[in-house]
Amino acid sequence: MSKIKILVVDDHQLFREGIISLLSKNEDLEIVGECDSVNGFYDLLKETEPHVVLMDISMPEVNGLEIIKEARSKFENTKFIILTMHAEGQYVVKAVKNGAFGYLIKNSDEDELITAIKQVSAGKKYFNSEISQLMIGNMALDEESHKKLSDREMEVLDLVSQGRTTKEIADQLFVSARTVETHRVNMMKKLNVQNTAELIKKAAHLGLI
Amino acid sequence: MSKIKILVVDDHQLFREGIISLLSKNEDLEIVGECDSVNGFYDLLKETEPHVVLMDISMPEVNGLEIIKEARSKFENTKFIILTMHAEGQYVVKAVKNGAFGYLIKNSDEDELITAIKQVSAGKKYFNSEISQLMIGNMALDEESHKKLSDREMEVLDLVSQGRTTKEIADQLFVSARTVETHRVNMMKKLNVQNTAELIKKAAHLGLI
DNA sequence: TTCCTTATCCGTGTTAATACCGATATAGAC
DNA sequence: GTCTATATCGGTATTAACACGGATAAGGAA
Repeated sequence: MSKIKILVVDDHQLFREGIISLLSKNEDLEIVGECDSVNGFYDLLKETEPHVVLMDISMPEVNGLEIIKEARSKFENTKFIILTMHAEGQYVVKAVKNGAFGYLIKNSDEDELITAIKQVSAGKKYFNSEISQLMIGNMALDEESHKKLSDREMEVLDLVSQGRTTKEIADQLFVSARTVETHRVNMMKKLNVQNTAELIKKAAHLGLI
Repeated sequence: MSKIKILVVDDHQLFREGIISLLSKNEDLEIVGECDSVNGFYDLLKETEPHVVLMDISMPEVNGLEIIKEARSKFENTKFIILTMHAEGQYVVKAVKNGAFGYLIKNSDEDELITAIKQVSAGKKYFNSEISQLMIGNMALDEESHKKLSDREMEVLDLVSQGRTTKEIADQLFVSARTVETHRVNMMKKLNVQNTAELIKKAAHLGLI
């Protein structure tokens, strides 16, 4: 059996180098590339055709979960494993929905990482019981929980979170204050909160701002 | 010259293992221990007497910066290097104040890490220009920047962030609505923000809620 | 003791946010 | 064609937030 080709995507160089150093010791694995963000990622994918991509979630400008959603349909022979410090159910749920084959916390050990890589490259999914539980805990909430905010709403949300008043935001966006109010009210409905304070808190916790 | 003895403290096992794998390739360095939090850290320190400790900042329950403050007076032959993903001036400032000899972002490369370790073990400080700039940018702000919130203020903050109105909070805490207002206003001053929306955002980002 | 800081508390106005009610136009899905 | 989601806009009334103005008690520092 030929080596499993791996591509590492993480914005922290030391983490990349560490992982590469770790995995290089294993004869069944081969690191074919690394990448610190979405820049050059698709070229690398096309060029190296890895079996497995280890992908961080939070990177500057981009979200690893979104990249997977985008990439997996175009590269059907490549499997994606999320490798992140975020142990939050919502991320696991989204990873599964977006087609990730595995989800590992950076607080895992070498053996588990290698096990995950081998299983995933063989076409099996790898979500250990801790991760599965996180996901289950969030599936119920997922139904009632927040719908997506529109682009315009995100724009307003961002300005609100910067402490701008409705009128300031209205002037900046060239709309009436009433429209800004409506956006804020609609966001509160979507996120199922009572007022702006709670809206900001929830948005912050969801990583929206 | 004997090897530089290194202790790695980070809550993410994969990161620890990666770093250890990286550094083990260098003949001048020797990993004498690793640790995922403050548990067992002092025993390890006493036992291994490392020349250099690589320390993460954000770990469960504890803050690496506080650990340094505590440990460096008791172990004068050990130097501490902060190794974190947080590229924020306030952390750098606190690291310096607490006696760290170096500050590296996880988004550094292997060469820089080894350079830093060697310099620090030789008694020199290592803060590259990027980190120094971050620190300088925050030295001025540091004075006025957020002071600690009192217990009562935290209590109010928490309720505000849950979407409670001033009156509800007042009733719950058995004080007048005006007092709750004052607490909120004082928090806004302390965190240097304009209104409640921004207060909640900043508090969320500071991990207060 | 005096000084200073901090946490706690309160009153009066003004301004902003929010709750109700409503509407039109557009685009995409079914 | 119908349904749904989105973005835009409006009135009126109530409530909350915010900007001023204060005070008192406790603790440490000079």
